[in-house]
Amino acid sequence: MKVTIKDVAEAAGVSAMTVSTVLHGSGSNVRFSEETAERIRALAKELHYQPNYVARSLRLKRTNTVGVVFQHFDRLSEDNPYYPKLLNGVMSALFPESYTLALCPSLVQGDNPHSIWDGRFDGVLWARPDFSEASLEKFRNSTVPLVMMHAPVGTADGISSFTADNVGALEQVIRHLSGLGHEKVTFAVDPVNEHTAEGIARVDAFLNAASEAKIESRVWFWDERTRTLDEFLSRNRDCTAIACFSDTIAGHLLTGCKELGIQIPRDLSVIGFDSTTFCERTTPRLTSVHQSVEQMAYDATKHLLDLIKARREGEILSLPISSTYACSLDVRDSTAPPSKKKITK
Amino acid sequence: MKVTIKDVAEAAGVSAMTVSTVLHGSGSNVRFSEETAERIRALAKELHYQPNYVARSLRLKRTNTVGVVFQHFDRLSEDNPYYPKLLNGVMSALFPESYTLALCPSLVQGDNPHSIWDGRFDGVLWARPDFSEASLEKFRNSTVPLVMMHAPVGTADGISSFTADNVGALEQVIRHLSGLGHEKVTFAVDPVNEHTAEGIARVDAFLNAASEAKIESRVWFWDERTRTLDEFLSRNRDCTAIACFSDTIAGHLLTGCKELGIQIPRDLSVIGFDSTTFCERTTPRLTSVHQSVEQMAYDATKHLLDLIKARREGEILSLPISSTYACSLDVRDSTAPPSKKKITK
DNA sequence: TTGAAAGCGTTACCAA
DNA sequence: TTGGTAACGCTTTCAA
Repeated sequence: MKVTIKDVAEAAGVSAMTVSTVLHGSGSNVRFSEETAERIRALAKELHYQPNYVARSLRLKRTNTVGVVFQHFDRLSEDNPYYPKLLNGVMSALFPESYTLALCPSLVQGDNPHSIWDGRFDGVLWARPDFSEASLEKFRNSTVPLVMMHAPVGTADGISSFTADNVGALEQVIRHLSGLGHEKVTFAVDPVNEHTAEGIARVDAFLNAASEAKIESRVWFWDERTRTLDEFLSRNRDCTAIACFSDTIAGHLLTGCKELGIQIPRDLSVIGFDSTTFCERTTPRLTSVHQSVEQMAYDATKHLLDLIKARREGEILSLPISSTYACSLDVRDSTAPPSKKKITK
Repeated sequence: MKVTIKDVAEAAGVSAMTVSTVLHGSGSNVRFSEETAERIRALAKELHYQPNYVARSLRLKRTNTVGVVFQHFDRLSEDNPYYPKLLNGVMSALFPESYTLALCPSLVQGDNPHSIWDGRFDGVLWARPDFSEASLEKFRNSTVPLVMMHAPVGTADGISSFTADNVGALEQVIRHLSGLGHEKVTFAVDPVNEHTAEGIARVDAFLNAASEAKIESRVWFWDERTRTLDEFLSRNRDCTAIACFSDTIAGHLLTGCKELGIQIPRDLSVIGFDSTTFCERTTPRLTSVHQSVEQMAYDATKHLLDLIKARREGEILSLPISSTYACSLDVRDSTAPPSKKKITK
């Protein structure tokens, strides 16, 4: 950040260009005598020459940096391994390729996705499910490669996306509950995901699966702040099982039930979504849908890198891929046959 | 990334410089007629002009980006809220100031800290405790502002650091154990932290505090891979309590003991370090030392921003500060009087 | 109130 | 085998 290529050139008695090609020259067919090359390398080391990353980025039109956008990025949940998993997936794709990962506020605050393609990222991984059709339109016209996560098939045409198989997942949930004998079941979704594409997809999938299985179902728009658990339960005494959009919601439910003296799974079955180590430590252990967040994040990032490379070589990959990841249901201790059944029998 | 300031200038029939000052001009005492200004602004919006971040960074010699270096950054623990907490602290300091957070592999791989000051970061937060005197020397001569975490007083002179009060913390641990009647206690440290400044500080603090309290103490170099728990215990039957460098280690201990049929806290008392939500969910709930990771990270980042501002204004803050954060012991269910005592009584 | 030109540190192209 | 020169997109200084 102090000694430039020029200084090295002067010290070596050659031109700046000579130094540049000696130190970084790769594609160049130009060669120098080993003698000058060695002299320059020695001098560079001696003077502690450090290439200016920003100048290179400007010149090369590439920053070797990928921007990642989370949902609700202002605060990472401390309980939920979702974020560490996501980041682990991204990092393990990025770091071996010497890419830097950037978390940027202005990508999140406000709706100005312009800053995404202001040249500072070679590509962007959009892991917020709260996209709108308007923002998608901007993305599609974006000059910077973009890959999405949590965009169910049909919600982000023209953009590559990596998403869990929500339909399959919730079919398994219903099958499990139905198999246990539940006849009135509920899907709980939080105020944010209630409006996201993935939230809507899961709600629909749940309702459809229930209807196919001929069991009664409804949706509960859960809100942590307005703690309506007891109210909900008193209005829905016949509901014997609740499946949740996330482990986090399910966790809150467990806590709430404990406070109300409701025993799980005896009085109520609860199912989460994500099935992380979190589920192993709740009391009771939480039955939950497993989705491979880390794998999804890794694949999405790898694909992003492919897009970046393709763009660089002139060919614009015109075929966006839309990958759907199979989920599995990890049955633990928070689900059981409904108590009335037991008693009636 | 496509339409430049030049395009806007041409379209407006003015010079590039006019566009620049109208759109970003702040310090400039130059003013333009409201008419041209308005025309330019309108045109910029119409053409979807997006200032090139990299070009600005080069010119202004500032990137508005801070690099963060973790320990073992290749993989975030999914269990331990330490990383989310750290990141939350950093982000809440950075984002309101419109700074971007970057996680960069080359800062971690290899020992080439050069890349840290290659101009791409305005400042660096070094949260890896595994610094060496050699690396410190490089840091001190660094042209880029740097702040450290986990550098106990005396280990990183000349560099601002933010660290837990390990001495006070382990005094409390010893006081607690001693008060319960323990007479032979152990401190467990993992292979990594065994060599870090903070690891050494905690070991020393533990041994000193024990010696002051006149109880016997030793150190156990715990290694997850060589699962020596039973071996350790069989060789140290008289040890009735183990304090750990981290909650993670303590967690592994709980698991190991369960496998061996050792009941906690009846047969053995266990204490962790960090006291995150993790401790609430173990069985039994884990007694642990609380340190304000998020607060430390927030303060460290804030301080880093101060350093950056100062440097920018020419004054180099020559007084590094070394902040030590008080810890508290959160007593939960994994500590109890030693069983022999109970029986003997 | 405005423009021209220099420069930030690189790399790429063309000549020698 | 080497060097000059232009350009990346922006800001700042100086001059008009």
